[in-house]
Amino acid sequence: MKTTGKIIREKREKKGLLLRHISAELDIDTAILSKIERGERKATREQITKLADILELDKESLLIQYLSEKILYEIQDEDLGIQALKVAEKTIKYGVSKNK
Amino acid sequence: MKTTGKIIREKREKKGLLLRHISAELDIDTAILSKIERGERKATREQITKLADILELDKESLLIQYLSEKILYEIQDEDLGIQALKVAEKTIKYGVSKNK
DNA sequence: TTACATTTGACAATTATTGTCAAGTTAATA
DNA sequence: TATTAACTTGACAATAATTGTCAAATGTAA
Repeated sequence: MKTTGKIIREKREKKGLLLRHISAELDIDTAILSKIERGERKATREQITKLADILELDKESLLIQYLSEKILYEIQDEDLGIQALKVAEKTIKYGVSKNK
Repeated sequence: MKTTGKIIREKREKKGLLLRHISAELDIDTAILSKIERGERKATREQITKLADILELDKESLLIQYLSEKILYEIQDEDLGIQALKVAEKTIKYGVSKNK
């Protein structure tokens, strides 16, 4: 499975950068970045965009992956998750004016 | 637009029940229920299932609606929201083992 | 074994969510 | 119009979730 964390770790290692290099730029402890890369913690949206910049990853792709994980997190262990996803998709396509 | 709040309010009024009747059962202030019905606040998952019981609403349908709103809330004002939804859907269908 | 990178887990700080309360509207009607 | 009951509003308190630090533990290579 491709995950946000794995994408980040892979690219970081490919670039020969250490946790402390990146975490310094993000202004967080290495412990958190370690956890983010291993999927033990979620990054913030801001961290994702910074990481894309620092690691020269495609920002849109990374954000899509990140957001999809946030969505999945919301419906984890919900039997009706898939159906909720479909309703959400229809709603967003339909036109999101919640008036009336 | 059909929303969780509107479904609840409509059914409550159809039953001739007052905010204070329902909010007492939910053990919250009427102010919150009022806000939930008007979409100013989100309900908790527990409140949704209780509301379905109290108002004799179909629990699954109400939960699907509720969850879809939670999802949409996550991606509100995200340009890449729709794409994230699609990725989430694929992931969930594919098989959600995040191993390897 | 020393040195350095990473991981782990307890817990602190911060932020978001959920709630109360009291005062303000609204609408029906005495 | 004055009263009353239902609902709404907004300030703020309580609680819960998230995000962070730190120090010690683990792994790994020289």
